[in-house]
Amino acid sequence: MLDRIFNPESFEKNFSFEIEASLRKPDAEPFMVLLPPPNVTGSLHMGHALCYTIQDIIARYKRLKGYDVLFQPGLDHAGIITQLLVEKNLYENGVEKGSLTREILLKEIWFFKENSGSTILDQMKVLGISCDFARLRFTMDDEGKKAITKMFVDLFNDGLIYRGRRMVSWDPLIGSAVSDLEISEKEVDGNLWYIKYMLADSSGEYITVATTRPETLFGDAAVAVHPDDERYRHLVGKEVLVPLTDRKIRIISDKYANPEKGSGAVKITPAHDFNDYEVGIRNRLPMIEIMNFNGELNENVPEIFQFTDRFAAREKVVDFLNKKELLEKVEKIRQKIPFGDRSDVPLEPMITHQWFVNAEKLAIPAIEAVETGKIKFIPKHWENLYFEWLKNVRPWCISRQIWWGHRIPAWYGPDGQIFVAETFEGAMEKAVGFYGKNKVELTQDEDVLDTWFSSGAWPFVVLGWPKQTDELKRFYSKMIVVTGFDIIFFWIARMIMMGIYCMKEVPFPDVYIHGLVRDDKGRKMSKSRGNVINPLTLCKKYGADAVRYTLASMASPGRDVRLNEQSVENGRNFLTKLWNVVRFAQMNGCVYNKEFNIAKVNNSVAKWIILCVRQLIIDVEKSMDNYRVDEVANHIYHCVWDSFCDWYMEFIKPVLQQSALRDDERQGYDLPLTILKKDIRDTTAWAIIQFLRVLYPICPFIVKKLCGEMGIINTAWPDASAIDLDFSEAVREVEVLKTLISSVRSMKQYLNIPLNEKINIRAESSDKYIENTILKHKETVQRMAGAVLGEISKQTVPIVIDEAVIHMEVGSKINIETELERLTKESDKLNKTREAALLRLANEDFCNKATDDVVEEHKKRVETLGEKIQKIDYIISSLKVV
RNA sequence: GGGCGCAUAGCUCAGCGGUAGAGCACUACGUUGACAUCGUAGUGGUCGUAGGUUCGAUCCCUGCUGCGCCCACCA
Repeated sequence: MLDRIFNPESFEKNFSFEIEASLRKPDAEPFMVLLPPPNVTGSLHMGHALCYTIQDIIARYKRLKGYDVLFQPGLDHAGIITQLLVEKNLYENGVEKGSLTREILLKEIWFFKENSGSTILDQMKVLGISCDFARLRFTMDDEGKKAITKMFVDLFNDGLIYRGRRMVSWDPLIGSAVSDLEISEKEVDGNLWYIKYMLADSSGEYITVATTRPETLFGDAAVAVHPDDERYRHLVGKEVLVPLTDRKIRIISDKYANPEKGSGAVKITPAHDFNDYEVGIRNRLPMIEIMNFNGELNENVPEIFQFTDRFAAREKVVDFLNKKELLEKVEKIRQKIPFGDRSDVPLEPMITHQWFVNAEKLAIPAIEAVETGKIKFIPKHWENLYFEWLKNVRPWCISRQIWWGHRIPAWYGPDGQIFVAETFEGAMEKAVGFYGKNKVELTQDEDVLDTWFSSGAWPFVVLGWPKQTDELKRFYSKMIVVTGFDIIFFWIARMIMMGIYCMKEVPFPDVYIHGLVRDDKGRKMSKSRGNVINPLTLCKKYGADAVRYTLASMASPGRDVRLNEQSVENGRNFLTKLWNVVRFAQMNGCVYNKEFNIAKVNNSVAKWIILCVRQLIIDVEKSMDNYRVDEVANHIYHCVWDSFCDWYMEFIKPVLQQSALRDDERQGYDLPLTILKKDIRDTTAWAIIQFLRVLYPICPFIVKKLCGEMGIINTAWPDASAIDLDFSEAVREVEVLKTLISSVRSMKQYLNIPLNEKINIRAESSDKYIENTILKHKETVQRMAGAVLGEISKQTVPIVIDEAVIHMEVGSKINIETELERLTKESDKLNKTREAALLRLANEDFCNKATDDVVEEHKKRVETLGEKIQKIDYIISSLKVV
């Protein structure tokens, strides 16, 4: 016997899903779920929990439906984050900065990976995520390395990867280029300095230039004014002196200068600003680099400023300008500055040698794949974001100046000649051929590849590419990927581009984009705000199933999830309810009976619940096929709680719980008690088992536990088509009964009659079927509504239910006047609805243009409304007599 | 500046060309054999606003307002 209270801790840890996750079904249709590999440094947060739960539900559903499901787990090496983390640990443990070599650091990171890399995997298991952990892959494992290297070489040979000297966003703290996508703008307080640039002709005339970055003036190559700007037209072509140096630069005319901003004249620093870079190229200006890669000014600035950090230099420059009276004024402004996501320091535009992917070219088929519907986003509007980005995609800088990552397979000859090959030997061969010598000194490129470069190849690398494995053929392009919108650019777009390039085929037909998990006030969860909810804490407190169920029920596509503990508690309450359903079954001897045949059930209530279950299965399948896990959770909730617990169980209690029924109590049932009891027991067990089966994808732990209690092991998916039985009579009967009981209860409540106080009622209907139904179930009516069928003598109130008029004996409780008022109101309301429907039917356009179904429906409605109104009017008139 | 999303009950959200829905909260009553992590009943909404399309609009279209997000720019 189960405990009264459901304690997830007592059984969750007993279940592992590794066997079913690793089970292959070679003859079944393949289906793959591609888990977005978490960072090797990661630990499970609410966002993961949502993302993985949705995937796990899909994977488990597909497994039950008979697919050969491959749920592929992995870990991402996460270049910069991991390196920073391990470096920080080392420094905190006394390692001196600068003493780290590439070899030592890599060794330390591998050590870290081997020891802490499984944290998140263990946490996933707590949540019940059923990936095939035996197939765990790491983006930097040996096969991965080979594959990524090959992909790089292929792209290079096709001219889609090239090396170039370009301006990139540089992170001075990390000492690496960073992706355009890994930049966040922050609004900070800043100044706008108005600086006098004296004309070189010693006339004493000057032009005022406004800048937020005075320290970059050493890199100035020109001052630009707008061609149409009258104020400065006479100065164009003249030379000015760069303040604090003797260098002369020209005043040029370029439409980049905006007369509205600052002074209308802008200093052009081509080597340290993206816009100025363009202006510089357009006007053939020199690119004067004044900064080192660590953010200090270099030897191209006056000695006194050399090797000063950029921010210290700024103050120093302003100070000097002030002293030389070259500063006209200072304005306080709020400005937005790009910060590196990883290091949280302001980034610096720098001209550097980098490797680039020709993303424009790869984007063309990637755009087409979504446009033609080969790939669908769910919800669809995310496709807009995808298009917007890909159609304006810029060259993708894939080199990073760090050590942890896939090293770029390029070697340089003594003269800087590049040799790209999958191995050193391959490069050497090329070099030997190139130089015509036997031996050449080759040095490998120091840089590593952007983490997302390897992530883009994940869908086929995990399947064994470049080897043409059976799995690759079987599962590639048969997968679903579930992820947050924030990595559509980073990951989804790259997987599609790389997939089409390497495999000549899209990797997946469906991309499910889920929302963000926020706190109950709609704020992002963040450590600094202190509103982070830890999924593992919730799992411990409420059970993994409750967390999964809650997330599923809230995962409406395209919407963020506002989570609070209360909602998890509600989820847990539902599972407690289910738990007690099984407890009830146990107490009444309802266990799985494989001989049971639902078609042979001969009891209305049992037939009714069988059809409820059938409808549930149909609804769940439909929702599941649209990935609407929220709907699935709700369907199950309502069927179990509303239909099964609140009605069915109450109906059947006397059959199961009384050792014998008197003859007069037995009238409602068509069979001798022993058979009836067996039928009900079997039906009850059967229905519960179906509930458990459809709930399994969402709540695997408790379902396994309860299946065991119900006497079954396998959790096959139920087949709705096997329940295609004509039980419509029974359904009608039970619906009448339900309506009657509700109506009586409602009326008693309205009249302040306690529910358990017995009252007399008399059914009176033109429809004998209704009367008979009520008569047949009078015991149930009495028990559940406290209403005794019989002759009534005292003051009565007629109530109308859908099909019948019932008279209730209510003694003196009723106030005729208020009752009349209420009924008149109701009658008016119904009349209005009826008139509206009548008007429509009288409208020719409606009859012509509406579909036949709709017209029929309206006719029926008018009819039913008419009947109801008649009944109410009858009641009103009989009340008036009283 | 360009784009996207959202607006439905007190709160969180489903829904949808033809009766306005759920959970929570609230109110009243109840509860000793599945379950107080409970039961029964009830209160509560001109579906943001103004137009348009339609026989009919919460739903489709347009404008507006408010909120959120993305991209670009910012001397």
